[in-house]
Amino acid sequence: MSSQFVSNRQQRAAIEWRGGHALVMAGAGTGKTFTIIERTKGLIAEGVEPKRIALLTFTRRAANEMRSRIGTKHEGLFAGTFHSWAIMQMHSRKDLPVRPEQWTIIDRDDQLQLIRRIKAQLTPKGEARRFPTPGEVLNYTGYARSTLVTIEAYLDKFMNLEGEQRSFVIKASKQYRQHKQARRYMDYDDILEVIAAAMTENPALAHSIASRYDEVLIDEGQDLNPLQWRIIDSMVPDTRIFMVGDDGQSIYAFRGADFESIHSFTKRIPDSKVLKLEENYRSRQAILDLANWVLDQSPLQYQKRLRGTRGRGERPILHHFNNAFDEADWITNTILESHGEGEKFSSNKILMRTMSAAKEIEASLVSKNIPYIVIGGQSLFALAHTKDLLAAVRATVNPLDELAWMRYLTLFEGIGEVTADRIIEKLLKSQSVQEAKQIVQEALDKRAAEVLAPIIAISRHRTEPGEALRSALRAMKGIFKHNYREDWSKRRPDLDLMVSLAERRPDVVDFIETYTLDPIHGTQVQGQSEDKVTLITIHSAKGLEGKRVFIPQAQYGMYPFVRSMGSDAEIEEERRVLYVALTRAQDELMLSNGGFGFAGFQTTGEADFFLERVPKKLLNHEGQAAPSQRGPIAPNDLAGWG
DNA sequence: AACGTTTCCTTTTTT
DNA sequence: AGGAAACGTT
Ligand SMILES: Nc1ncnc2c1ncn2[C@@H]1O[C@H](COP(=O)(O)OP(=O)(O)OP(=O)(O)O)[C@@H](O)[C@H]1O
Ligand SMILES: [Mg+2]
Repeated sequence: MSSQFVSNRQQRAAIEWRGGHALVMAGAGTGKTFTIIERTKGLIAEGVEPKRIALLTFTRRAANEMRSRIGTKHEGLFAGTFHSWAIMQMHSRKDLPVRPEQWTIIDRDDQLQLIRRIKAQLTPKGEARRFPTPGEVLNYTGYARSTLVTIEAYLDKFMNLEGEQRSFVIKASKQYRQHKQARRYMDYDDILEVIAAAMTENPALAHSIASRYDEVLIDEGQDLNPLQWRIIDSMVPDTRIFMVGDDGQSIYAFRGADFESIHSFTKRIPDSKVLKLEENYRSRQAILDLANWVLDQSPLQYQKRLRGTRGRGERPILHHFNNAFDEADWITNTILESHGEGEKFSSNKILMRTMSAAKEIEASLVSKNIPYIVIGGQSLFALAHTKDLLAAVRATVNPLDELAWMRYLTLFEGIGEVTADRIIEKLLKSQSVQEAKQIVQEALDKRAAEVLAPIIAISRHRTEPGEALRSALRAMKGIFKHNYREDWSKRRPDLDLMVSLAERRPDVVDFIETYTLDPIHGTQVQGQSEDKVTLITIHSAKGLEGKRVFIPQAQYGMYPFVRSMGSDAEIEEERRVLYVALTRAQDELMLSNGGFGFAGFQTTGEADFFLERVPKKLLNHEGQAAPSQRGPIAPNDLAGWG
């Protein structure tokens, strides 16, 4: 076993544990992920083949963290998200009911679009506003599926919907399922559902999958929802489950995760043991003191307080500014200053509750030419022009892809919704790309050549996605220039970026799958250098660490977030979000705020800023403005819709 | 049937 | 920023 660190006694017990299933319950920075990595190395050193070990977790970033810590030398070892593991199973096993290359994986935007179209049919014209939004329908549906309950049961338990509103949600939810199926769409939940259902209904299949592993190691176990638990449950008889988790860091209840499930680990999994780690190796004690205080304010009982091993360190600061621009400039100036003194840009992580609130900070990074990478928030493929090009590719590989065809066809002058609908109606009955081309040809006659040119170009280069996109882009240039005549030069680079991303994939289907499962965030990744500042959402930052951590907008309305004040459970989850953010910092923790509050913003309840009454000895206040109260500012200033 | 203009709404967080 | 609804024009 080769680590640069010496494990402590508790870590050794976890690393060397060779009994049954085990759960390591321990706080932030105590080395849970370290234990997973060292265990994996230990098992391999004892002769376990790397391909007989799987490292799973929920978020992509936590999965990347595991992957980079284990390195590349163990060929066959799987380290990734549950979703990517499930997709890999579908690709590699012929006994699963789904061939993923025949399906199009859809993201949240597509899901919403599909439900929008369903809603338009289900509700009388002009009365749409009386009914729940597509976003609500999608959230209810997703939550119900993730927690393995029917939509009816979910609505009865959590929602106060009656009569036509209730029946609308139920109908929309069921039609969503049917529409997906008919269009050969698979959403994120489907990916897990296919595997979970197959394994539960067919024990022989579950055995065949699970017995390929000597051990399945799961990081961030508090984030698992019942759907993911179902996959784990069906593996329990045939492999060893080694899970690590921290109830204080549970921040995915909104998608059905339930940290009680790790409390009841030994009940749920027979012949299992719970282990503990109690020393934090990440952060200075001054940082841990503040984090401990935040969790102490909760009425819920989490496990013990964090005890550090790295000395006291500097007291965290909260710097107050009058506006978001000054705040952003302070952050970027601080980064530049330390860079001048030899510190790397990559030592800095800027943690956001919502990425849409990062506008000023991004602008400031750009203006000072600081290289940075954005993780979380809007995807590159959420932009109108990137969606257009992607629609051409999707329409080509899946003639049943209604949303792609609708978007693609209506790009062309003279083709509106009515014509497109007529064509799509026929396409939905088609069997092949060949047939699809025929249908478009017949429907459009003279205009068909222009519409089909990009489609033909893409289908000609299916195994050279770079070339496929390049030639499609060439054929669509005229439309793009016309449709985006005001700002084409600004949009153009995103499409070139798409082409270069496609270049690295083996075929167009893989291109779509890869970037739907792991989208690029933000449009410009500034600078070519490896050394970059990371601008990241707290949800994505879980499991990660940084020498210096910035937490901007530490103020009323953000922690807890205005939209998550509706219940005690929501507020407690928000408290854990802040706790996760604080515990990312190794040496320096720099909170700040932009002076304004959130008056007028749509809230779901009432709650004070978590640090409103923080003891002075835990946090240094700097700057002129008083600790921010609920101040007067237009709601759109926060959300970035202005 | 298509399209331009205006006005309003929406996504908080991840897969 | 994207998209839909409403309304008027072509
Ligand atoms: N025994 C040790 N000696 C020195 N450093 C250690 C030791 N164990 C862990 N570390 C370091 O402490 C830091 C935190 O460890 P790790 O990320 O594994 O914690 P974690 O429990 O997974 O945290 P989180 O809950 O945030 O995911 C890492 O930089 C790791 O390398
Ligand atoms: Mg970890």
